[in-house]
Amino acid sequence: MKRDRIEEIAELLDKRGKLTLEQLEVFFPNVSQMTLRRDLLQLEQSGKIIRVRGGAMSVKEVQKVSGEPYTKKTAIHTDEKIKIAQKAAALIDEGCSMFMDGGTTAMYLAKEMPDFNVNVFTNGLAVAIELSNKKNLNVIVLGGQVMKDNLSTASPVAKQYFADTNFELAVISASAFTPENGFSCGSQVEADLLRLVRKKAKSLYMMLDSSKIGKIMPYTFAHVEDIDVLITDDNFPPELKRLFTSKDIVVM
Amino acid sequence: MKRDRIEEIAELLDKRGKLTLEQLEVFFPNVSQMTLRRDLLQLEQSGKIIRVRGGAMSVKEVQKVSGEPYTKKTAIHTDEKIKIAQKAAALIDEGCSMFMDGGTTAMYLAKEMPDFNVNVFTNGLAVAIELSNKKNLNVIVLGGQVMKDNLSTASPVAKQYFADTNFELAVISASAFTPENGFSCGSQVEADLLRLVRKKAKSLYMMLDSSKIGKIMPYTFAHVEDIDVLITDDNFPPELKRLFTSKDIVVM
DNA sequence: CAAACGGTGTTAAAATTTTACATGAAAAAG
DNA sequence: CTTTTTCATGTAAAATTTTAACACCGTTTG
Repeated sequence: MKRDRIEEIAELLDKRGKLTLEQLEVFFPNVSQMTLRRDLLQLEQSGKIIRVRGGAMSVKEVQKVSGEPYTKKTAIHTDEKIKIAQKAAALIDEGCSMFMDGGTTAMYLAKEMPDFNVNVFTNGLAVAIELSNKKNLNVIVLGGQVMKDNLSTASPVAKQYFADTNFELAVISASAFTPENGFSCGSQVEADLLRLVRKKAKSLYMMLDSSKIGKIMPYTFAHVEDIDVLITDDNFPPELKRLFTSKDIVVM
Repeated sequence: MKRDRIEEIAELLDKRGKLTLEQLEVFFPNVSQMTLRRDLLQLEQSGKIIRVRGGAMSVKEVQKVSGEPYTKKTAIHTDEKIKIAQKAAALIDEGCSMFMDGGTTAMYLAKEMPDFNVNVFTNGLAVAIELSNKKNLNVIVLGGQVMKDNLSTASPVAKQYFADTNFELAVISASAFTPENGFSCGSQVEADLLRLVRKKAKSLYMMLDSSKIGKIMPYTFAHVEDIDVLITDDNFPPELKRLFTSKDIVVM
């Protein structure tokens, strides 16, 4: 009765984002407004919703609202990246140990990650926090100086750090790619780290949305033949796809 | 004027998470409540805050609430912790190298930190991100396994990590304190780290709000005589204060 | 100069929320 | 098998908060 109703309210709020008391009264005609108020109060105290004047909204909704202007500024290829992240997430095996970088694509991957027993190494602070939401996932963050622009760590001593850690799989992404210059990024320490990761991982999956193609950044950290799987979107040029598949690299 | 005020409100909200109209009126005594209301309305429309009955809260705060029990703690004793953080921030010298833990009090300190040339080591992910907002401040994050409940890292190899890093000052806080059991916390790896920090730092400042007094947590990482300065709030018991000052420890 | 405008203040009205107390049903105690 | 206690709920008044309406004033603009 009470429990159920509260759960129902939480679900409704999750779906609709925001509800007024009036709307809630329509959904629950057999209880008084006061009861609904008390329910909302309880939900608020348990941190699932926040009450606003006139009703309440789900925390998720608030996150959405805040996320929108953010992504407008920085990432315009959101949809592609989410799709790429979903493809990548589907490739992760339970129980494995993997590395993930700290870039924006990795951020999407973090959100799409299945919540099962995996060890994830990352140099991304935001990625690490996002991954912390997953109950069964073990997150290990690489230490080092924090780069303020992308909230990831870089440390020249990463090599030591990796000395006795192991991961089979690395899922990373690049800021730029051309067949001649390979996969490149804008930071030297980051490139150093990724090169290290490349050597350390048995399999290397590269996430690359097609907007990165044809661009060149200062530091190359991998070439075509270094990777095992290329995860990209539908706009990936067919001739490039042929280049990769001709070297036995799976493009998906 | 208007622009400035609105920005200031946004900043305040960012720091304190939530503010009531009453509190805002104290901060802006020269404008009417109605004006502040209108400001909040504007901020809401731009997606930076959401208005709740009695005032408003920053979206960041809401996002945190959704996170974990982590911020359930932050909600309580907010004012005391902010004051303590402000006192601590005032003690930081430009150009120094320091350690900060990853707890909730440290989070407030991160927000209050002056934006000048300092090197800050921390094991707190949220703290590190917060500190990244400061242009002139250098943040170094300790690597390790991420503890999901408080978003800080812990690593048994921290000792290696510290091998060739130095800091004069450590500003940390404890989850519990009694004169007999000293300063304690709930995690063994965290205690290990803090013990290490204590040895490594020339000066140790302890932030302790009075709600922690009389509590005991499983792992003691420092005793009364280990610290140099105790930063606390007005409710700190006088007899304890005498205990500290009798050992030449500054209580403020 | 006068009109228009943006920002602000004041007050009353409207809406919402809280509080306090009452009810009845179910659970616990005797 | 009563009696008490507890709990969820309802009701209505009180308190609080928000909105709306209008007035004011310094600036800008035609």
